[in-house]
Amino acid sequence: MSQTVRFTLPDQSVRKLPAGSTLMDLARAIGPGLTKAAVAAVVDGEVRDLMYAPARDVSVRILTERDSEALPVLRHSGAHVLATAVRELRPEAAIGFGPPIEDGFYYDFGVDAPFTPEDLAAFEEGMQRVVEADMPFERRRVTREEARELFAGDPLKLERLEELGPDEEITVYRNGPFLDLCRGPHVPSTGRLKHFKLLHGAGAYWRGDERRQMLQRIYGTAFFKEADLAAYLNRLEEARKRDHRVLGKQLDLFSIQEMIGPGLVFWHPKGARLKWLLSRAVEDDNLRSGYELVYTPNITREELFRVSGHLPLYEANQFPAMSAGTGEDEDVRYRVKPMNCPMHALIFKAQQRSYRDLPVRLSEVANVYRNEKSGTLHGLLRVRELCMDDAHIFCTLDQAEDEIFLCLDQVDRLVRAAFGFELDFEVSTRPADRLGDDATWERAEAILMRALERKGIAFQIDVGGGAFYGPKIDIQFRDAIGRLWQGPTIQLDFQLPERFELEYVGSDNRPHRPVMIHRAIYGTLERFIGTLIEHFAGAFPLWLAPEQVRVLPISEHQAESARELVAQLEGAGIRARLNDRDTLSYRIRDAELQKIPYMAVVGEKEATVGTVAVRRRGAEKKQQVMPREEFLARLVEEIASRQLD
RNA sequence: GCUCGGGUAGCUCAACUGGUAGAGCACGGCACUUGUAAUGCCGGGGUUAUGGGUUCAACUCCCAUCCCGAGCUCCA
Repeated sequence: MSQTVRFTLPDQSVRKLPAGSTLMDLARAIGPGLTKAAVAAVVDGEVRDLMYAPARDVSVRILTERDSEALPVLRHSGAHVLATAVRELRPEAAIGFGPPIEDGFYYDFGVDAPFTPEDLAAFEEGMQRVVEADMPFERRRVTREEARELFAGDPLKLERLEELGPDEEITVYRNGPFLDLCRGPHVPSTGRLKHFKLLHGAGAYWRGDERRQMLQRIYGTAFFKEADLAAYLNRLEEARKRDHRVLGKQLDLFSIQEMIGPGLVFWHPKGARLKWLLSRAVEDDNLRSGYELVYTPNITREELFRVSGHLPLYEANQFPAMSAGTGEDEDVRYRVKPMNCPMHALIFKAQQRSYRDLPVRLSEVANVYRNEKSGTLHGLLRVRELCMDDAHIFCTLDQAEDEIFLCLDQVDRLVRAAFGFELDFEVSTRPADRLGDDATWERAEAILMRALERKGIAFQIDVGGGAFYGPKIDIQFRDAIGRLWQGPTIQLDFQLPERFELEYVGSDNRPHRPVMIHRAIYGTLERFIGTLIEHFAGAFPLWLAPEQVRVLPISEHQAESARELVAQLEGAGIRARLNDRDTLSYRIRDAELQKIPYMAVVGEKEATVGTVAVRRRGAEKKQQVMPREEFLARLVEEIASRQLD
């Protein structure tokens, strides 16, 4: 065994230290500044804590606060600090998992009663004490037997322990009184946790399994810098202000009413205008892109879903069947449709198709109904009556790549360019349980990836995340304040053409089976509008604004002139309204609160010479007086260009 | 669906350990005729989510149901 270990640093320089040296020793050898700043280290590609002593030569990159890999380490330690504080105040609490997550960390506890906000405040103070005590994190490798003894009082940990494979290294971490079964890594000591906050508590199933016991989860977050924590809390506050449920009420866009039931949306005039404009935008684009429009029934004999295979597989998400009543066979049951694909398949099947007809592209902006679990419903983001901008493309496998390429184009036009969303792409490949042979899957997955590559789009791969009937592209978009939302999907489907026995006649005069592409650009209008409300914080771009111009006469003397302006605007297809009540200040405040893009003020001066004082949303007192014709021309141009603010 | 917390006027919220509901905004009327984010006065509006129970008395306590919220699970 060698007497030294060689550490290769990022600049390729090599440090030799005695065998058994830890990464902290390495940091010390490099310099006191780094010793202080070091949080953890990447050793041969793996994040390790500084107590780690490599047994052989390694390459090392020491992580400081500035490295993105360091934050999860800090947060993971934050979870342990939380558990330390909880155990101090509630020694009987069982401990579950406590990992870092995207914006912070959580820890799950098994206790008799849920935590109150006062409990959380007490835990936060307790954490402060643990931080001040600056307890070192000690890592220790143990045998399975030892671990069983150490966690004899922690049934949840024992369960986890038994799942570890025979070859897996079992490690425990101790800080002060708190011991946890944990893989690590951790920061050197609890004192590193300076800027943290507990956010809220909630129930969570043990192992995420709804049949298991409910634990009490506490969410918190931690940052290296005070300013980062403040910025994060600020962002949460900003997100709250943008809540589409609150804005939906304030801007009178939609309502969900108890008498009608949860998850069912009333579109008030202004919200309906949004929905109509978006439907039209996608329908216009579809027609220009070689799609046909179709309309299909909202209810159907449930036989359709037996053929499609949705029954009984999808039954939990469907509304129960109903019978048509008198005069019809009681056994013939009807269902509202939870998706359009089988309907479109039947239109394809309604006539003989030639290879010359392909691809057949059928689109429909249609309501579908899904019996979502009540607890999952959420404003416009999760509803039971959904309006999908759905389309199905029937084509040969050879044509699929081009078709998907065109779908990506549409997404680019209608989502990225139109609203300024950044898009993230992911390809989900064959799952374990699947239909069709490997060669076809191979080809299908390659088709999706090639289409993305051809468009120059970078993407992630979700191995095994595809549907049983085919692989798919999932698109997420990032909104104005950096949140990710599930957006469009493009799916290849071998299954439905099979089940409906879809065929076209090939050039060889023989029947062939087409493939189907499912795609939705906005996904559902409900969810998309919900995200738009939050993305724009209710201040929609001019082309989409339900009310584009509010016309404000200064006094009654200009009412006539103002009415003429409204008529002039409406004549040019602009959505304008007059408000001649109360004081001007009051009306300006109202228009500002309603986030109307333009205010057109008509006073005595403007009325006499036929001009208008134009005030842009958010521009405060900066107004521009211009001839009415010019105002109109500007509006028309801005709408046509669909520019964003 | 599960855990916990809620439900008071159109909206946002008050009402001590049970004593019989109040404000602002909004709405209606009147006055004011307004030059860039709230003019003043007056008025109408509630079987306190629904149904049961305890009590002399229930917004308040108990039970059930419905709905909402934070999460979990699931998902467009």
